Amino acid sequence: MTIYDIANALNISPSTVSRVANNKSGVRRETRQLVLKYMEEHNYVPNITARNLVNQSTKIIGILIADVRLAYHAESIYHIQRELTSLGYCCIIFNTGADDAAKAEHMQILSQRRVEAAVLIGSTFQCPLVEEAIQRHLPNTPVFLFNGHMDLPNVFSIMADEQNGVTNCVRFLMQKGRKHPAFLLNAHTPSNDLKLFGYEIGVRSYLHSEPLIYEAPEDSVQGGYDGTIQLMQEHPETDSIIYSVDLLAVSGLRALRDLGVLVPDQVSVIGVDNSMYAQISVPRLTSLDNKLLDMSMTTANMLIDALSGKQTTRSIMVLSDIKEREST
Amino acid sequence: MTIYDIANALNISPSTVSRVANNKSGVRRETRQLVLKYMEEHNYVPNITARNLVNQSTKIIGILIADVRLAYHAESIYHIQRELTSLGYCCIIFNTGADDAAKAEHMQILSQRRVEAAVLIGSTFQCPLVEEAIQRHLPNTPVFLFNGHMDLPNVFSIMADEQNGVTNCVRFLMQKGRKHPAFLLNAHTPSNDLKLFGYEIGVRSYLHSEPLIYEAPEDSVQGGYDGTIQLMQEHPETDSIIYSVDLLAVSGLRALRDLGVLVPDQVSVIGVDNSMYAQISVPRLTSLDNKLLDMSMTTANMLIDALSGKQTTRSIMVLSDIKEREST
DNA sequence: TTGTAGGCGTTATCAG
DNA sequence: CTGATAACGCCTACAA
Repeated sequence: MTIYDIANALNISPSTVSRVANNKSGVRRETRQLVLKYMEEHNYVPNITARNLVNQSTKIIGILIADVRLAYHAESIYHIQRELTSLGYCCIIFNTGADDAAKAEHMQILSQRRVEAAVLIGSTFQCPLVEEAIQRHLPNTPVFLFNGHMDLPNVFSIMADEQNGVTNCVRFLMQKGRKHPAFLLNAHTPSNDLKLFGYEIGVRSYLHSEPLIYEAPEDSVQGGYDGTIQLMQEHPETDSIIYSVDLLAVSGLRALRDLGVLVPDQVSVIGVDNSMYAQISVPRLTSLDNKLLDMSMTTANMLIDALSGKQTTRSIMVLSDIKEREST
Repeated sequence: MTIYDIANALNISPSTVSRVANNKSGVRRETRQLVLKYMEEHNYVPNITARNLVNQSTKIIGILIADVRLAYHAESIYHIQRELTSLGYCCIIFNTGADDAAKAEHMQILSQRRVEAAVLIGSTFQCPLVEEAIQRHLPNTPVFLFNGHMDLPNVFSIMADEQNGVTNCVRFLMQKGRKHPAFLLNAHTPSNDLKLFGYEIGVRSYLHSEPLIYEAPEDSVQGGYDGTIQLMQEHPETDSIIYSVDLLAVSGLRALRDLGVLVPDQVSVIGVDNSMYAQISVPRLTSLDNKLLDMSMTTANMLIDALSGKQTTRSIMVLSDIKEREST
């Protein structure tokens, strides 16, 4: 069903049908009603592809993430998609996997689909390969980088203040009387490195002692457990642990429990993300809330402003705070 | 950059450029090399929109889910998207929310975008409003319904055998010597109703006793907790509980712990989904594995077969099994 | 092997 | 208010 079919059936011209379809003025009331009725009865919907071709717009936004299955990512997608859909856009979403090269290759797909903007969720997109691919394939498309920064004119940044956030966690622990906080992470993402740095600053400035950093195996569940066991065996003086993400911390809680260490009496535990995991763990987990919802909404708004030609800030940082629960 | 630009620059005709772009025969070796080189240097990518218009295909698949933030949904999306992208398709994904009318409205968006197939994830799409909308807006588009059934010629079903699965859970509990299993759910989705039915059958046929069913408040975390407390107070003889989903079960575990009830010594607990929550709970949760991965892969394959015109089964059921952990 | 012309379904610009 | 007509970028007969 095209505007031509309608035009023929009603003995009018395609242009008139088009005007009605686009709700434009310059059509007699009766004619409009007639067309509208026909459309309604025949479930006519304009072919967006054709419309886009002539309008030079696709109303498509590309979203790239390493893996939606991570709660962190799904949360962001949820808000961004809903906000954009309400404005007539639609989102094509790709799970790129962890590999940098694979991430970079997806830029070409986005370019081919003529997305009007791209959103890259996760700090791991901040890497040379991706930066290069953006310059190459999307030099004029606004790109929104979640939790990362790139020095390109078309790249916007939405950051969580995780570095300061973790520094604040150290202070928070100090105020609780803790003297030996350790930091445990399971991967060196730009985001985790910031947290790590924030931890080091906190330890040095608030406790005037040396940082104690452990790197656990990649797998969050097993890594959090094994890393914690090792940490406590080698450093029994540890009285608090900050984990780079909640899931790791939850596994850490199990390890401490198996070791007979009481949380929070003997050891305080803090995670990052303030995710569902933090709400259901035993004991419930104190977690650094990096304001995912705020970040997502902000991203959606910046994106819309950018698309409508408005000048917007190129870089925004959303402040995090500590959600205290039973583990501290 | 269009094929015309390239044609002009190279003093050849657009059709030749098109042939090269589509890797078709009938172009002299040197000409082809020349064009390829130019494309490479100028990062040319054909405009998919235009190509789609003439090809009458979009290579777009629409995916509808109530809420990606639910682990269950994200898992499915992950596999389906990856599989389809590897075949040159791209996925537009919409979070519809829980409301049936909102779900139905999305059919029009899909129709407008001319998706080549639609995937509806979650049994809640099995409702009259959605069925009607499919008939109206997508009468000729293959629609894949995850965990649900519709009697329409273009709707395919991929089901998890949750009913039998839960019946098997009851038998499993009986074999462990349990005599009073209860069932707790927090929403009446078609999927949950099947589980419920499976539970009733199990209790009647294996234990020859009366079912004990509790409906908890909607919110999974609070609902699982409150529902369990109430259940145990009103029926202290309960020696095992099957929860409609893992998250509910995890909250139930906390409630039992707070009540001083030992799991699994006094009460056995089983969840459904075999999700991450089951792996990290304390104690680790025995869960009915509904084979999400299998279902997703199967969906992707059926979808591809359907698109390529192959005849496929209209309805498939993936068998579930019990993943035993510490809670039973 | 290469080029020309028509069409995919819209929208927009002009005439009428 | 309405109707031709030319784009939009690409593909594909058909012609050369």
